[in-house]
Amino acid sequence: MNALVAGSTTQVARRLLGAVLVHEAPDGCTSGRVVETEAYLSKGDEASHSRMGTTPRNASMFLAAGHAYVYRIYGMHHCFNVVTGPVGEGEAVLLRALEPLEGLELMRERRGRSRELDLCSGPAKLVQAMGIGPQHDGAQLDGRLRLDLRASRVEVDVGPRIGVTRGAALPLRFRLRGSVWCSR
DNA sequence: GGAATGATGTACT
DNA sequence: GTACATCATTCCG
Repeated sequence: MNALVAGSTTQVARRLLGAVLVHEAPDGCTSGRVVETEAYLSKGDEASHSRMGTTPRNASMFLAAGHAYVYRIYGMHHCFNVVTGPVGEGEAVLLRALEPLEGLELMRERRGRSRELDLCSGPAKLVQAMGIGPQHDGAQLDGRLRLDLRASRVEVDVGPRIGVTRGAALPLRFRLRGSVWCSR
């Protein structure tokens, strides 16, 4: 985990591609390979939640690297981030899509009727499929919810982030080249 | 205090 | 492609 979140936030966003997110939840185990990420920075990034400094909502985004930042969006969904950088920095990597590996049936249950390709192809979808929730905000990612580093190198595509109105031009979105499991 | 907005997903035309 | 659910936070007066 430490090796996974070392270095700059954009480095981590790239390195997380191919890593495996595992959740041993009370109702079962699920896992998925990370295929799409976005970096959110602390300086010069108008799209980042940390741009206003610490608030009750984004407090966990300022924890040490390797913690989770889970926030509610649009009043009804949640998104999951891996905090990066030193304590107090306020940078994180948003997980936007996974390739489902284990617990496909459980994911389908949690997601309701959903095509396999739609189980984890979006930030709020993967949160629901993996059984992640507000209870994981601020959790350290080394227990029942954790990330395993990939073995081999992968090819990465870079582009602008999705859904942001500010800082939309910055090339801070990263995808596994050729993956069919990405969002949009 | 009130209005607008948002790192989205789903359903419907 | 467009409409809308739904609410905490943000921004303005």
